[in-house]
Amino acid sequence: MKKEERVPYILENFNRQAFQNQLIEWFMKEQRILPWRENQDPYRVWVSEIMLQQTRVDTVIPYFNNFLEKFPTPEALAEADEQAVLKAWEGLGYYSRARNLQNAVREVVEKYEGQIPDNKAKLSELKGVGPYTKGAILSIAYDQPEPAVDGNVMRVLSRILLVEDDIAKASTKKLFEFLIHDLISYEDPSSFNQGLMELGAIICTPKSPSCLLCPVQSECRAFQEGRESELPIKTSKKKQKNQPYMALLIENDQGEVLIEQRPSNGLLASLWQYPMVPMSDIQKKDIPSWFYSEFGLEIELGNTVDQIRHVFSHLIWNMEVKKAQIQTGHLEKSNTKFVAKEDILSYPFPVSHQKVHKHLK
DNA sequence: AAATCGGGGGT
DNA sequence: ACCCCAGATTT
Repeated sequence: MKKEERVPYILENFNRQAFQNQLIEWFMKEQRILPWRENQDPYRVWVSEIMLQQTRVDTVIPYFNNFLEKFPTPEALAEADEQAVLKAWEGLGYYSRARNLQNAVREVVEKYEGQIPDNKAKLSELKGVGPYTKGAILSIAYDQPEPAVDGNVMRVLSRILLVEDDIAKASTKKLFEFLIHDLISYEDPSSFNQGLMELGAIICTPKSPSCLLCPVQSECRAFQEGRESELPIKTSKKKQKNQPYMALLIENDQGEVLIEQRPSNGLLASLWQYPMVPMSDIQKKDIPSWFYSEFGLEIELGNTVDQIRHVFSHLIWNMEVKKAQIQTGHLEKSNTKFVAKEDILSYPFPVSHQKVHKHLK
């Protein structure tokens, strides 16, 4: 059966009016005070939704405040230097979000005079704006009854409606979008969508949900059957792969330190780091010759000063941090440079390499 | 449909 | 350890 054909069966005997009223009334009363809730400025809503992707509210708050201070308008962000934007994003993760956001804002400034679009078609053309963010902007900034399905919403609705589909599958999100089209309040779609997410964040948590405090307890099928802990159904992901690296602290005779910029695509795109030797490909004794062929500098390895283990979503870096001394040669790699120690902090570094800063002394 | 893309907080 | 988080894009 197609997803949309299941909607009337799932919503059979469900009191959507009571559900809407209880959810919205609760949200109006109990919602957290958050910086992006000060007003409905579409730019602020947009920035907050990008930052909140796969990221907790408490983590985002200081980044959001700083970002809006540095780039208060679409025009300001459009004109900004990309490295400055990445610096403001430093530590937040998923750095392609920052680049996509700036590219999209530039498009909005050029094509729409800085006015963020209020329709699905134009929003979907913007880099980094997917189904969730599009629905969030339309409902929260423009009061349109569009679904905004994130992890909270799938967890909350899977319990309330007793939906046992695997929420790890892409097709399941579409089912929830169809369901919300029939569930959403046309009087206050913004509070309805935000209420679902707020409920998931505060009450209907992944583990040990606070069902006794839940404003929609009387409408929750999982609670009625005592099965809230069994939902949502989600298949587990496989574990990360280990990648060994050597990170090198190399200082020249002027006291400057060698750093390199990562490629503009892929992992940690366009961020800076201390030179990294992939130890899965290079034998330890071959490091100097490998380094000379890559950087044009002859080095001699010194002491190991740290061992850093950094966990990503899908891989693990095991970094041995070693000092090295320059013998001869001159730097001939375009994405690398020597930087004075006091200027290091003006470059965006991933957290894994921020841990190396302290060995500069 | 599955893999890629960060980092931190909760249990 | 493992899971999850106001997901989107690429393969």
